[in-house]
Amino acid sequence: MRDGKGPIGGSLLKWYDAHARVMPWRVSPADRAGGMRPDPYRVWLSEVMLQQTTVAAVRDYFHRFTERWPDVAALAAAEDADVMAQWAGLGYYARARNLLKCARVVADELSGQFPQTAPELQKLPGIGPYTAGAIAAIAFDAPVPVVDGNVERVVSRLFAVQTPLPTAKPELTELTAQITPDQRPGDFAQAMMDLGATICTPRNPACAICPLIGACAAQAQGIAADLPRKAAKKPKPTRHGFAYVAVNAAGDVLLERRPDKGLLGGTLGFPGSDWSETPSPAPPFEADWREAPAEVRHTFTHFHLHLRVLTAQVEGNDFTARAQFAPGDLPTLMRKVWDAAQSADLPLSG
DNA sequence: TAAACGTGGGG
DNA sequence: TCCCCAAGTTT
Repeated sequence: MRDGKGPIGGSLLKWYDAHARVMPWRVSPADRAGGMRPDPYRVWLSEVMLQQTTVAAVRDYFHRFTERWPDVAALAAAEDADVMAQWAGLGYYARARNLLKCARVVADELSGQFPQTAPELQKLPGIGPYTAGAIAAIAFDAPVPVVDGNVERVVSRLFAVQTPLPTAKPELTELTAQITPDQRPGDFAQAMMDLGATICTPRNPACAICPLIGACAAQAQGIAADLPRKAAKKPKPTRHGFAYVAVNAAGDVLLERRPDKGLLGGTLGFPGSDWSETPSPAPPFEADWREAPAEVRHTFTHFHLHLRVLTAQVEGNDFTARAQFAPGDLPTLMRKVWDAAQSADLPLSG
């Protein structure tokens, strides 16, 4: 079962050889067979970017990062602010902070070489069980289970696992280990994820064209679309707050960097109030603040946010120069705040 | 262990 | 409009 010729591994790899999705960080099955090895740096970078993030969203970010920082030494030498600016808009900003920490450990303490085993990889910042397994399997041919959301879904269907997530996670990891072949474990992992992304989808799985239909217990029982079972979700509360966009006569902007901990940690943005049910206005200074006509609405993982945007033109000389300021360097919430300030009929000369 | 942590696209 | 969810990790 672990020789790559088991009913599941063999069928899946055959399917993958014909249908593997093309991605900038991936070496095709044919090139891989020809001896080409994926660059561990690119595998690591892509896997971190792909955490809870779609392939479509990652593509451009991956290109920009690898163009600017082609290897781990280059990234390790980057300024924090430059990395945060390049990451802006991709979300989960702890990933960017840990990415830089990890690059510096690898560059400064590991001679620029990534560890080759999952347990060693998992000691690095921002690398958990999934990413450690993915790097070990894809970059270093380690036959370890690689379990992401796709694989949880595929395996729960293959074996008709009724235990709800996340309780089922250990069980699914064990089942994945049982079907992971010693040959081409990296391709197997990527094949499982491709299958989950394109055929064994959350809704309306395309069982009729699935290469594993003959091995799928859930399909046999007619319950594929009902798996995996999941624990009920909590409702999202709505919080409110104020944001302040101050601009001087030259168009320079008042920005502040948030502390590394917590929501949007380490990112650049506009000063504001607390976010709560009844926030207190918190202008950074006295001014003729005028409110933008439309509220900014934004939804985070665990709450909705409504922000009232206030703008003022003031005499500020410690602001960020307008030429230095690009809205694209801000997280999406703050881009929305900037846009709301622009759309208002307000004294903004930027 | 459960909660915190972003964003954009699809149904 | 709203909910789901996407190659999870950290605390």
